[in-house]
Amino acid sequence: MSLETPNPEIPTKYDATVVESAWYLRWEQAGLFQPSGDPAKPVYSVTIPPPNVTGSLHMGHALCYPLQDLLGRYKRMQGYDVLVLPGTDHAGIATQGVVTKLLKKEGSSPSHLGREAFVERVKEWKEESGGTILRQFRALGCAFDWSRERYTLDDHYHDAVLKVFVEWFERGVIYRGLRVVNWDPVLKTTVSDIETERRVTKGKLYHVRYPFTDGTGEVVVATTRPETMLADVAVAVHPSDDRYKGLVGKTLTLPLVGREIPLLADTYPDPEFGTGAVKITPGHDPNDFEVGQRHGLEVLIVMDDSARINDLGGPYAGLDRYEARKRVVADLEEQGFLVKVEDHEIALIVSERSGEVIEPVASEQWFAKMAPLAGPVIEAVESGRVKFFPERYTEIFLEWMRNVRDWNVSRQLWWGHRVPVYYDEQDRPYAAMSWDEAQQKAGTAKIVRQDPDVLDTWFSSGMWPFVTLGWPDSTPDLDRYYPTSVLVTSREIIYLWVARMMMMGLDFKGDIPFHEVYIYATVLTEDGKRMSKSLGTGVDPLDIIETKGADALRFTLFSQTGLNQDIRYSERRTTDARNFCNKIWNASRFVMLNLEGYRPERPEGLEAVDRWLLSRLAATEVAVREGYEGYDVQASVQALYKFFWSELCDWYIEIAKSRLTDPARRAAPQWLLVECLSAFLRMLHPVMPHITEEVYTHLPIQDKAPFVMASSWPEIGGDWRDLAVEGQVDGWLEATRAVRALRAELGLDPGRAIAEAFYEGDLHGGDDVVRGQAWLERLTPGRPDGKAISQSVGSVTVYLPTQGLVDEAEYRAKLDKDIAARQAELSKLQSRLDDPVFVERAKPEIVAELREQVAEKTLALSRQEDVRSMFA
RNA sequence: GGGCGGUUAGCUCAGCGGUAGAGCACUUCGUUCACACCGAAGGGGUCACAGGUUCAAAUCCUGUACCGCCCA
Repeated sequence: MSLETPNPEIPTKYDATVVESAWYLRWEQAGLFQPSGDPAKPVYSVTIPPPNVTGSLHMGHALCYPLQDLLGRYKRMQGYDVLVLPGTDHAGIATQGVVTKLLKKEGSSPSHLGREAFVERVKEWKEESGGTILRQFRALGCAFDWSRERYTLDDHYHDAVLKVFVEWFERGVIYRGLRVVNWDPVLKTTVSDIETERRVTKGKLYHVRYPFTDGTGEVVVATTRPETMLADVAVAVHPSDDRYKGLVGKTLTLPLVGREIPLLADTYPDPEFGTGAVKITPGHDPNDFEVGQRHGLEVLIVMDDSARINDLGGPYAGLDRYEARKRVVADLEEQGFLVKVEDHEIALIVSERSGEVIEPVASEQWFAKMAPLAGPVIEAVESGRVKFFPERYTEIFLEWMRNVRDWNVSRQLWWGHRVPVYYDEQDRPYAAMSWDEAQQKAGTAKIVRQDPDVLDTWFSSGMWPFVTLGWPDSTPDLDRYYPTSVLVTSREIIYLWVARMMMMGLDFKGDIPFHEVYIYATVLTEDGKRMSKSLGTGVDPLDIIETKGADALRFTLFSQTGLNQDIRYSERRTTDARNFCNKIWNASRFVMLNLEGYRPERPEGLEAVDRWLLSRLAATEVAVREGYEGYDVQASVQALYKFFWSELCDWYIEIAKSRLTDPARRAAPQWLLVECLSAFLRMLHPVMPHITEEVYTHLPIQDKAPFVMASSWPEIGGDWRDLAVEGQVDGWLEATRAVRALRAELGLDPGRAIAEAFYEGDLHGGDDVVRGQAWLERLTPGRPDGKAISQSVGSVTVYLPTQGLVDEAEYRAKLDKDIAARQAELSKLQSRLDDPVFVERAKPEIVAELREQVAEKTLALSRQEDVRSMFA
């Protein structure tokens, strides 16, 4: 598309879809995505959170990754050596799930293939279909350094993961332990908390009688999951609960099962809830597990890996958990143990991956001890070495970190980094980089097998900031770009991921992985709900890009992004953004068409409106920069929008039009327009990289960079900000609006020239501007002779002769109403001034301002009363 | 249950101690030679509610209600 040709066949509409794709290739070919490595420059680096290799773009990505791109582009223009390093995560569960589904369609299954063949199959799949999302980032205009792209299963990465594991194992950070984990009975693996969701559902609360073995009575417990009673090992009550005074220590007989279990005291039961007595099932409930640990209770597990009752369940063996519940309840009732059943809301924990209800189950897992690792993380955050944006996440993070629990790092999957623990014939474990190394460590004992589990995906992604830069090797990248500048991520993985990156970074690199953490907003649907693929309420970013352009999408999301917690996405706003692109395109076209005789040197003798525009540009630059620096992007976007559309287009260009057609007077507005457009494009570039690049190409500035992307941030003259000239010109604009409003009142549209308007007060040299912008032939100081309508702004009052166009009776009524309202307003202001306490305590400038206002309004009112007398 | 956000014009949101703002939508007018994906003018708000602090509160404090998120 070309801007200069005044050819009427060139469309006046900007077509983003034609323009955008070309620029990405040009940037890439120019090598702009790689850092310069220039040692003279300060470093800005980001190792972007790797999306799942199976992933495809959703709205959250469309915000998160362009945000990092925005920061990179901004810092590059600020003179930094910028590295933005992309990559993908192998995403254990997600990827295994995708391929498992694929196999199912083919009538096969992972177990049918066997581990080795299955892993091969996943690799094949990844080669063919994986990483789509990285290509989609290009469509969004993300300037990432593809030459440094990483994958969490790269050979180098794999070695690093093993090294970390082995070292932690040897230091005793990693240990084997029994814990209650989230078991997904469909995928047959542990899932992390983040991969589950809570769903509040209607359920039942069953009250069950547990008799004392000696026949002296009973305790009634309430449970929502009666089938787990098969694995009960105790009943607990709060030590302060008077109802059970003297009973603690007695033995109960478990109904249906007949096992003898103790009644014990623990602070876990809530005396307020139900009977205050809680059945304790350490094998199937995390809280009960902890109670069990405290009291040295046995852990019984009554279900198999499909959540069916196992042999321990005696007559219920083989039933799935829901069938077992029905049978248990029926039997309890039949045998007189069931007291009552109530409706009860229960929070089900559901696996996000399979949709199945999670079965909490105690299981042997590999754990990482958090206590020794958490300390340095807490210190780093408390001391402010790592800062959170928005700041409120600091305390939330610290609170979690101070109570952090040990981390279950093993997963019962085949896809991922296999736990590098090898066992000898005695089942003694050795952690090693390889089977051979394990054999060496085992000495004369013979290594017979490797642990079948793989590591939690977060285990490997936790080392992303330093492994991507080369660790454990000592590389120039690692020296130069670590610690990174910022981590941009979403709030649900603050704990699972941010915390882990910090622990690993501090532990293995001895330094924080990033200086700042920015938690971006969640993109919701128009009515404030979470976007959901299954409900079909998600919006596909690619659809938006195809119809309205990546710039419009970026602008839409950025215009709502700051330190807020969520964003409602609306297609309508994208239309606004597209319209803004069109405005930029057309205003730029106008500038290009009016540059005949343009000279790049700053001309002498700028007029007030010129200095006004420079001042507004200077103010805008500050606002934009502060917004970018403080992660308040919406503030930057708002400042840019207002400057361009309102100040540059609506006012400056309109005012400059007459000078632009006059060869003797056009130098200043030409220079101003080019200067401001250039600065505007550069400041907007991080938000809308494509259109700014397209327009910049056509700018006739000297010594310009080959790309906006490679240009530098606008330099604003120290004397550009000029509050006096802003006040002066703002007064003209207000007077102009006042005259226009009077015209509209008389039904005089802009096309109909009217001869003359009048004004009282001082326009400070703005007569020509007001006359021109209010489409007048003459603007005369003083008051008109005949009937006129009026409006006041500040101490200026403008008059427009009625020309018989106004219904006098109606206007009289309007004036009376107006005058009454103004009198009321004035007396309200006056009464504040009459209050001695206000005058004494309020800041002097506030009082002075109020006095001035009263003076102005008094003057305006008296002039309006004069007008009123004409209509008597 | 604990913590954190939100509640401002019909909609989406700024403002966060000095007399309520933007964009969209709406009404009226307009094909003035950059743009109708446009321009001009206009209507529209007891800033969720109740207390408190202050000369002054949408803005600070306390509490309540509703919506949402995170952690139990």
